[in-house]
Amino acid sequence: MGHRCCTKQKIKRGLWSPEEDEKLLRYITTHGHKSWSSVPKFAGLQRCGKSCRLRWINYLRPDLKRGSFTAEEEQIIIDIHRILGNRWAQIAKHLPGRTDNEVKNFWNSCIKKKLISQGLDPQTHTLLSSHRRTSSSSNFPNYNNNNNNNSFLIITSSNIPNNNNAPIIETTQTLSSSSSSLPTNYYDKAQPSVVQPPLSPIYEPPILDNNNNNSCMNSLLWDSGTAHHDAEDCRVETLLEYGQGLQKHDADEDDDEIREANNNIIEMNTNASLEGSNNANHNNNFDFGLLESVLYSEFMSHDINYMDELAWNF
DNA sequence: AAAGTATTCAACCGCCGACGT
DNA sequence: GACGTCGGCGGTTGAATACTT
Repeated sequence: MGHRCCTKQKIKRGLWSPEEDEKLLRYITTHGHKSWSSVPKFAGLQRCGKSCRLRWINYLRPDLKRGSFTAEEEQIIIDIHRILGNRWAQIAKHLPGRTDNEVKNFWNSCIKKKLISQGLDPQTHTLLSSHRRTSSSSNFPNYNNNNNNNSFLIITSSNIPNNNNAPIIETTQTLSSSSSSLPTNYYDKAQPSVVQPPLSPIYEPPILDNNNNNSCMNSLLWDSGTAHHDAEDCRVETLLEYGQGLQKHDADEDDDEIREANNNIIEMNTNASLEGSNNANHNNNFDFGLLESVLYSEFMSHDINYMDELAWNF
């Protein structure tokens, strides 16, 4: 069958030969690609424009990074995937030199299995049902015991404003003394929007790499203050901050209560993710509109109880 | 060493939205 | 508004390679 553009003439398919690569590379580097559909004709290739585009993006582009993914890249993928789902192109934008195809393949062949082996659902990043009730404190995922320098945030009613002013959310402790960490209060830095996290029971996102002191989530958050490439980036960063802001620590809680609360939040997140998927055009899309409307309006103008409710019904 | 099985990843497929006519 | 084309995306396939028996 092939694409419409492929039916017009005899089109070669399958793996690219070195000669074809050479032709495409030479053409693109000297002429660029104003129109992919005309590239094969002018480059002397028996391929469709789409195939040329794909070959260029995934293989010939000079700025591509080669080799296996680093632990840091892996953590970035997991962190962003937790928020965006299978939006590989968006995830790849946060990994210079990596393509969406590469990220997708890496996810499917590697990360997915790793998460499953840790008892986590790779789609929702929450505990698999088979791991929930049977989890003992020893095999419960390390939500509370990690070496990441994620900060614990204490949110009190006094720092929840009921107007549009930015809330002051204080960091009372960090878990790591690593000096390369995020600022002690990263809501302080100038940014286009300040996220008001909803009050919720204890929630600490699963930290998958206990040995990764320099959390990629944190570096991403920290870097976000300096460069917003486009609106989508802003959203990703805002969402990451939102997720981070959901963290709340209460040292006095009994362990069982903590686990119970975690399970409840996990349930909530699962539902939210599934709803997001169902509402979107593509599978696993996140409903940015919904989230943004909540982040930018609802949380900014309601009292704590209402925000609590929102958090639970999200 | 050979056969069978699992994994990886480049490339394809089909759908969608944007855009021009 | 209808239609066609194009670029972009996520899901899927299957050949090549790695691993196991």
